[in-house]
Amino acid sequence: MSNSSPAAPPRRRTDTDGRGQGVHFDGDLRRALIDAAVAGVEEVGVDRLSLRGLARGLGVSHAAPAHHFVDKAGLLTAIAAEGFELFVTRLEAVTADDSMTGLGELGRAYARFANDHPGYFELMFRPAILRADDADYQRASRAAYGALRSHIARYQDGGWRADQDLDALTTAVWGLIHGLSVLRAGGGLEPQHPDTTVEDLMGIASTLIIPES
Amino acid sequence: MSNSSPAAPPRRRTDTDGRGQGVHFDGDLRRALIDAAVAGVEEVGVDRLSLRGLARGLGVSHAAPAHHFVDKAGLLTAIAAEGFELFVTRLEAVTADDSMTGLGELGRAYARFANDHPGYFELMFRPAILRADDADYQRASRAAYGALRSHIARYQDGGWRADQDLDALTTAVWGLIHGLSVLRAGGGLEPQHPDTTVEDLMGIASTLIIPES
DNA sequence: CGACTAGATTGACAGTGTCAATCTTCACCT
DNA sequence: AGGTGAAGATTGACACTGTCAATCTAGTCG
Repeated sequence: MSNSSPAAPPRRRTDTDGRGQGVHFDGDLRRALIDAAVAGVEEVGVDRLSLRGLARGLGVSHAAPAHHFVDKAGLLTAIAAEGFELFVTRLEAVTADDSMTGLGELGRAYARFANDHPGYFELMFRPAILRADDADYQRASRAAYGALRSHIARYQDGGWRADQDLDALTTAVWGLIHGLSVLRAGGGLEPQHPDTTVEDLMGIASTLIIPES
Repeated sequence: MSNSSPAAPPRRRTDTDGRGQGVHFDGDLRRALIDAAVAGVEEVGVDRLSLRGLARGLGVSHAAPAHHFVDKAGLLTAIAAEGFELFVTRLEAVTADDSMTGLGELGRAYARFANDHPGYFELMFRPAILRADDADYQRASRAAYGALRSHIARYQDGGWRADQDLDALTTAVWGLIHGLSVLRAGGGLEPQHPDTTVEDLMGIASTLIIPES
């Protein structure tokens, strides 16, 4: 029996309805899924995010996502990797133009990223729910580490903590910066100071870490 | 028809079988659930933890937990609160006996807690999956903040950063310490240095924060 | 023009959290 | 004493999730 539905026949993926009520995706489902997922994470958190819900919102079947990312973990991993790429770009923007910006500026950039892209940020540092051995993810996260490391190396060349092991120093600085961002971004704690911005904290932190800055 | 089962009739909760293959709980289901959940989180992570699985392991029905903790979130919140209490105890043990221990020692205690009780630690700082407005949780987490704060206050009395706002300073120090612990505990990153212990990092960090320590 | 493949669909399955209704046990009170 | 009531546990159902297998649909390339 020929399809005689009076309205527009399927012609999937063109989204002819003018309702515009949603995310109508444009042919690149993979892209659309990532974007929707990031938005979803920002709104309700990873835990309440559902693949089926994503598919539903995009108007595709519940099994469609599996074809691009095998798993839910696959999708999250792809996002995390992309997040690290964005992250490196940001970091390099700060460290490149002026050859000797302070660590404080770096920290602020870090915090700003966490603030601007909470969805990406939340995923990037949760290997437990990721495919941590994924090639892209590893490459991207290593690149981020490398960016931080090389910046600190330059700093070290300037005489700061020159005697310390570079990797240990990098990890320490990373951790210090990271904690502030996490605590703030995730609402982790600080019950008393809800009005202090991360940037404020980062300012204090940078004077803690580098007194002469 | 009278119950004529040949084996021991139910007599629930006495666990007569000698199999001993498990967690046989002793009458205080609430306690048993918390302990099992903490162990579960340490083994497979929060995300893969299931209430039903917990109940199964304890030999009770799948709806039993709901009677003690309304929710899954309720259970996790109870654990987080208990975690903060343990945490405060630890912190105070370090800060009390010797009236002027360094911040480095405090940081090490923090990291040691994260290392010794990864299950508790993972839950304590994830308000997104908790009932963040729970009274016990709030009280406990505030107490932890207070402990840290009062220790830093004493430090400040000694002249260190005396001009800085105490709450901002506390939050900053907390964040700095926290980041190192998280990054290490959760395997967050540091792809290059898997053999550096948190204590090492904390040592470096403390010299970063307080040069003269 | 036909074969092949990437991409999407439908349908099923085992698990999960949560809710309502029921049953059991034991402490307490008149 | 005996009956009442509540706390704690049980069963059963529901909607929902992630994943898997089998099928269908287009478009590409030989």
